[in-house]
Amino acid sequence: MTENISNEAQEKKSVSFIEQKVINDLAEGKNGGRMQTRFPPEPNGYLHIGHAKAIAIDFGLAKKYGGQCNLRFDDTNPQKEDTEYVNAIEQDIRWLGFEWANIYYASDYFQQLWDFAVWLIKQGRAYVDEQSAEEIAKQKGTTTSPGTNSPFRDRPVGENLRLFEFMNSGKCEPGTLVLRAKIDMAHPNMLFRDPLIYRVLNIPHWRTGSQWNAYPMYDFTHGQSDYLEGVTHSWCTLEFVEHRPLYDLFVTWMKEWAMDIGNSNIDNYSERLQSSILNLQSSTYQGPRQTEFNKLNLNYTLMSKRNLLALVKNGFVSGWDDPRMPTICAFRRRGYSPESIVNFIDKIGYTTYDALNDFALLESAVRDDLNQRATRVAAVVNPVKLIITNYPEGQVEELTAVNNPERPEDGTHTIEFSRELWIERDDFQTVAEKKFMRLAPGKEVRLKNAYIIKCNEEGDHPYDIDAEGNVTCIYATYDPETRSGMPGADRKIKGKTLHWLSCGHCLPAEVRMYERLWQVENPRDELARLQGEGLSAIEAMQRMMNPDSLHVLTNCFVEKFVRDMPALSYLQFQRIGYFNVDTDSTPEHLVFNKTVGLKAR
RNA sequence: UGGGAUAUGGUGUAAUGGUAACACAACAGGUUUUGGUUCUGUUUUUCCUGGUUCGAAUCCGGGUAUCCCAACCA
Repeated sequence: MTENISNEAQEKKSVSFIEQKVINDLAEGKNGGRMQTRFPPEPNGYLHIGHAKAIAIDFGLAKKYGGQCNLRFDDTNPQKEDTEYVNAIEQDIRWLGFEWANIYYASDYFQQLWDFAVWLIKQGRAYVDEQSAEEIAKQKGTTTSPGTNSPFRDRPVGENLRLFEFMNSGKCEPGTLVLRAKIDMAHPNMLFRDPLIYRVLNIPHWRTGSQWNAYPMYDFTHGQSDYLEGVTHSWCTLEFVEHRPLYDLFVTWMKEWAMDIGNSNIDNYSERLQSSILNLQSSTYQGPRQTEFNKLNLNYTLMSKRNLLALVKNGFVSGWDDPRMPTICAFRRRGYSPESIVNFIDKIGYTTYDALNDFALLESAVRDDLNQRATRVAAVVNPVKLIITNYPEGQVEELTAVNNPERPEDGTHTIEFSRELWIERDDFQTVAEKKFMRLAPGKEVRLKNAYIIKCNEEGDHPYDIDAEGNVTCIYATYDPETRSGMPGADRKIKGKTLHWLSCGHCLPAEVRMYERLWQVENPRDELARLQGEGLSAIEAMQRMMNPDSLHVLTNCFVEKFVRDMPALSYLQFQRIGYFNVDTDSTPEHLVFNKTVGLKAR
């Protein structure tokens, strides 16, 4: 089976270095030919498109190679985490089209991690430090100079055990005691300079309540959690490269611990964790291997959760799902399909280069997908009246409009035509520019699905203007022989085909047009630069922000056909762009979001 | 005054010592009742420098540039 899969994969033109490793590992029969991954978000914010890149590989490769992928919430910091985020994360993963085998929590392992830490203390490999954060930082040294040992580094084991117990008692003041691993204060890798592995937080945890007061830190949790779960491939982003040796060290120590305790002293563990411990002792499971890939960085986009939270908290956007945000829920609300996001991720690939991807590639992916699935309708977002002077007053015709020319099986719908119409203001010029092929005095155009019309000649009252010189009404005549479907409709004309709506047969609508939130191409670097100049994050963000990122058009019209379409329906407003029904929309007050414009418009 | 990582058209990504290619972007043209789609074509590439080799994007030496690391965050 393994062989078939790897052959199949190798037939493809190329796979990422990550996938190649999987293929090799399976071919070598590592971990008994078993493959397991995990997606480990911290529930302290909403998922963004960068997470989609991790999701696509964690879930995608597990599925492709017959492995399992679990969702594990990395919930070791109760002061930042909340159950609100847990639900949103689960929803977003499912929306993207992925499903986990199990849901786990790092907090599931608090007891095992505690027991392991106690064992390390007994081994003389961990100690309680009672210095302040400032003192500890000072002793850490710098990237170019070694650190110095804490005066508490050689505290006797008994005292360490007593103090560690006290850290968890609820009586210990946060910040006064920490547990540190005893490694090497002169190590060139700063993470090895006696890293803090437990700190005190007297905050109830959203899952474990007030059971714990001493909480393990990331480096003391992540690798061990992977190990306890039986993960074989632990993928993460590039900033964790220097954590890998520490990850490996703790995993190695944990294996020693598991071998040392044997199958005694684990009776009070859950059944799953008892068998986890036994799994660590087996020779089949070689343990997890961490591999890092480049995180998604998009131009004109700020990705970090911290800053996204700041945008929401300061009211710069309407919420996590404001369609200008790079969050999954925002892309969903804006009309992106999950397929388009996954296709985009697939196109940019996984490497170890710190890339800045072009947002245009994402837009190309969404246009490509929506071209296949969006229902075509007419919408006039900037209306001006057009009167067909030779069309009988009171007459109404029902014409046929194709729902999607890319998919004839989607059928057609009807659209009413009458003497008074709305067309786009942009589609008329009083004096046509050189390459303008739309309506102007004396010019002919075709009205989509309807007739060829001709604007009145100059001198024959082609349009009205108001006091400011704005066109208020355009006058034209139609050629009755040219209705779509008639032989006369084949007549070739110079003008383009315009979309339109019958004034008496359309609905008012609100249309929200979005532009990029950031004016600078690389907000991540620019933010760092401005903060380096002494600006606060908020000030820096205000300076980088595009003041015109949202235009709400309230004077728009759409076909009646869309009135009862459910929220998030994919639409194309013909000749304008892809739009969707906003979650705020009701049949009485229709609201649409611009997903992305048509190319070259 | 350290350690770790990276460098291929404008942007990404492939080529695993043997013809530098694909997508996006840009430009030109054909088709088109969406200035969309589609089709055809064009422009633009191996950071620098030495070496090994019949042959180097790939291997080696020396530079240069960029990113990450001194949170009781993950």
